[in-house]
Amino acid sequence: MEKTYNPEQIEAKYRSLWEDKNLFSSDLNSTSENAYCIMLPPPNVTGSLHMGHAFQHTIMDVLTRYHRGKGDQTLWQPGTDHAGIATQMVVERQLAAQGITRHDIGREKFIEKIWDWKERSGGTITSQMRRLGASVDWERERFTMDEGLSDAVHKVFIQLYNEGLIYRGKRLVNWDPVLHTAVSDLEVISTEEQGSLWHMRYPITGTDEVMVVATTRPETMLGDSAVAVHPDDERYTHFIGKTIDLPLTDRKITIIADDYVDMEFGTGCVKITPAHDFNDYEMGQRHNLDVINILTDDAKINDTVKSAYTGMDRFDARKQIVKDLDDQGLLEKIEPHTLMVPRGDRTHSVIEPYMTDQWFVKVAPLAKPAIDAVKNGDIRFIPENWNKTYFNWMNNIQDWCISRQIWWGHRIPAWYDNEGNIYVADSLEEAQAQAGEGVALRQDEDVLDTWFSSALWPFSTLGWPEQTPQLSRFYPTDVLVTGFDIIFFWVARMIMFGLKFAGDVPFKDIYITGLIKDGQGQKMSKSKGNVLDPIDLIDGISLDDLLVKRTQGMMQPEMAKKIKKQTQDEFPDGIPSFGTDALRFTFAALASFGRDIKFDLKRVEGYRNFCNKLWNASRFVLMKLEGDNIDTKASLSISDEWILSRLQATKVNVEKHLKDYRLDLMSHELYEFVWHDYCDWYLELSKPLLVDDTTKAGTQATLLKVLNEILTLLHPIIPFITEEIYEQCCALTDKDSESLMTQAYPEVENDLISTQAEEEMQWLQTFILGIRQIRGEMNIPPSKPLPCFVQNISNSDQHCLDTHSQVLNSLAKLEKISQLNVNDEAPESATVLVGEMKILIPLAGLIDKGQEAARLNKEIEKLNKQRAQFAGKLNNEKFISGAPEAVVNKEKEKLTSVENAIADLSTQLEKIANL
RNA sequence: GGGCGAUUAGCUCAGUUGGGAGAGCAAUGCCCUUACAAGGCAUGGGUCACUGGUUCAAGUCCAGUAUCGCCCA
Repeated sequence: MEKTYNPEQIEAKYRSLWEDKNLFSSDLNSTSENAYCIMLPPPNVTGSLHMGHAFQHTIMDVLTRYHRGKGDQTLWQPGTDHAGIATQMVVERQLAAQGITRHDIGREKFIEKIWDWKERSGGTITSQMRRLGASVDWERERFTMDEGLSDAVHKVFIQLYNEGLIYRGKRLVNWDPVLHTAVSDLEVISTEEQGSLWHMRYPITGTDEVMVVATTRPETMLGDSAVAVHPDDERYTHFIGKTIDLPLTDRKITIIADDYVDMEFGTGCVKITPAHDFNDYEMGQRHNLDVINILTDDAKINDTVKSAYTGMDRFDARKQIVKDLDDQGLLEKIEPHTLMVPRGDRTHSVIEPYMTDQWFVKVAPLAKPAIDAVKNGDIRFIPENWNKTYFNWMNNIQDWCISRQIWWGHRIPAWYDNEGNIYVADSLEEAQAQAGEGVALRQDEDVLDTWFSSALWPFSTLGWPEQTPQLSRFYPTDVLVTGFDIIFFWVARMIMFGLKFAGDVPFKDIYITGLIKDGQGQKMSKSKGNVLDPIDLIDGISLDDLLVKRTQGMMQPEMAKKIKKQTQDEFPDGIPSFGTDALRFTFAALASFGRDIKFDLKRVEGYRNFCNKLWNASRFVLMKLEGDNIDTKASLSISDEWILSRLQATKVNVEKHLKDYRLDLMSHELYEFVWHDYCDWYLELSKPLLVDDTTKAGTQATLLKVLNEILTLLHPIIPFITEEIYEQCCALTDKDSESLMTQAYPEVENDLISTQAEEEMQWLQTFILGIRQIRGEMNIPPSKPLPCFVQNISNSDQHCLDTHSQVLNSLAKLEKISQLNVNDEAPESATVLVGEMKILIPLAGLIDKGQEAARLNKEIEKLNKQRAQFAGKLNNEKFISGAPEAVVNKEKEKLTSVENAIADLSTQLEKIANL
């Protein structure tokens, strides 16, 4: 083996090898009884993977590789999403750079351009996934606009339409005036912003009186249909039913009463604009008010209202209207006011409630079974508390606006004739058949919300509506791994559509991962300039390159300076390369529940070191085995039995943690076992055992067996390094195996669990740790051999001494162990205890008396604290009577053993003091 | 306003049926011991946010408070 661990080389080798050998294929072990399937949440096709993706992909890959190792027929389904609005925006921006719009080139040409862009940039994600070692079945890769998936979209749309669950109607929707499209509630982000509250005087017809209405959007007054007051508001009861001369227009509007009005807010009078506010719209319905649309598609004032404002932008109009009102003495006052401003999640432009014809899914009937599926446990959220969020939303779910006035996406399969009749069909031919020969038809211009096709992902990728073998084999899938941010967008809709169309839940478990944040706990975002590219952690990146990466193509170039400084402070030397395995191990180790993750580079470094440790330990093992035949039947030493016993415990825990999706505990368990049990103890124990002919063969066999199982156990987390070491092991033993990936995951061997061995090792470790402690505290170099006496020896101590003297001498670097009888006079010594047995290291020339006395005092003090604790409990009458007998007895035992130790050490202290 | 989560060592975090406070990193001391200095050995460091309750026993269960964060309206 190479002397140093070089992740770059290893990873490059297996990336292609695994795929060439077709090892990720879901057909490989199709004789298996069990199937296991994970659907990759399809990332935006033209995007790139961020840390959150890498994190989730690692989790999915660990689960996938584990189940593959278990022999299940395993499918991890990859693919990408066409991401309608996001992708269209990217290409529109490219056109804008050339000074043209999509309208200049037309629909067909524009879509062609997007396909081009998809072909060019769509490889980014897949190549990133390959770098991460994601073992998806690439042969089954899908794209949401693939033919098969589009067929599924049509079929679902048509059926829902025929069942009355999809309808078209003129409704108030969230309108993005920059994109010129409707968006769903979920795509609108409302944030608090500083604005103003304008108080306007509305004159009451035929009187000198006015009503003062307060609004945050004065320009909407052009579309007012009424002024509302609370029916119980005595200030205004006498106005109800009268009319107002709406300023700046020639309209009269009525004064109405409605419970909805908040008497406390503003003046208690509210202007009602049904066409431009969701609440006003509802009130308008209740009172039969006119719905007066005053805006154009790009949020300019239209010509519905004859006024000087026609053609003005909404915000210019606002200024002008305020000025004009003021000029007419109709502006009472302007107050500063914080309000919630709705903005589009893509464009960040202010969203307008806007009356348009749109397509909707009637969700209530679909939501019911979806709620039940979680309620009755067919679907489990992990961690569980997310089901509250889910129920909360599902119980208040609104109809889903699915039409988008953009070009990139699944075109709505509906046609219109000149009378406005709608024909929903799979194709123009079918629509024509419905409409009859000779009727002129035109297809709906709109496309579907991206999430409509994503919602079908779990079954459309498996071939639905065809009843494919894959569909029956892999549906319902096992677990969905995703972030909380798309529970509503995606998860809920998959459940609804899965139940409706595939006849079962789409997945049994939903593992909601935490969010990866930067080292300061800030959300990673391009605008903050704190994003990390997972590939940069794998390959490393210089400070200069990182600075360029973080500041180029920014929406707000003024942030560049701050980002530069921040980056320089955080990564003064750039980022070193850690390799994929280290990064994956880090993600696994951070995957606990219920909290966001502050990503700490130091952790990656630590796990890189772990990989290095594994590498070197393997090198040691292979060196010690080279040239010998491995006798797997050789008799085993206690050390061998011990490590094998510990290995079984490790396997039990790994399985348990994996079943619970606790990858953090799983990786911790393995880290602990490999580093501390296998490397720190067993490898050290093996050194003396390997030079003894009676123990050599058993030790060699055990070294190899445990290493091999370690590799298999770790493989799901760190596939590259384990595969490489495995290959080296196979070469050594002339074993023929194509890949660690196809090796069976090791089962727990109950007959190898040995409490006897664990107890003896406990004794051995206490002995060695005691000597090390004396060395450490007395600054005796580990290379200096020490004489050693033991006294007060029980039968079992004697047995251990007889068996393990060689190992003891080696690991504790002892010159010789001499036994003393109880009455023998011991030399002046430093002392530690192994149970009742005393270990004495003579002071002569090595150890300072005062230092040893201080050390003993410290030990005794520690023990005294414990004694006080135990005695306190046992002196408590209530404890004796209330606690279970076993607990009381355990407490008693602990007290006795502590008291004995104190007595022994005190005697020793006295002796030393008297010298 | 409603809901959820967090608060444990200097830092990042484990601690799942309530029963002697843990890890990694950082710090300190000693060691270039033939697998590994990306290492070994040892050491120090915590009123488990606060207040009350249940219990023989609370980091863990219950109620409330504070601070921070997220989601929904």
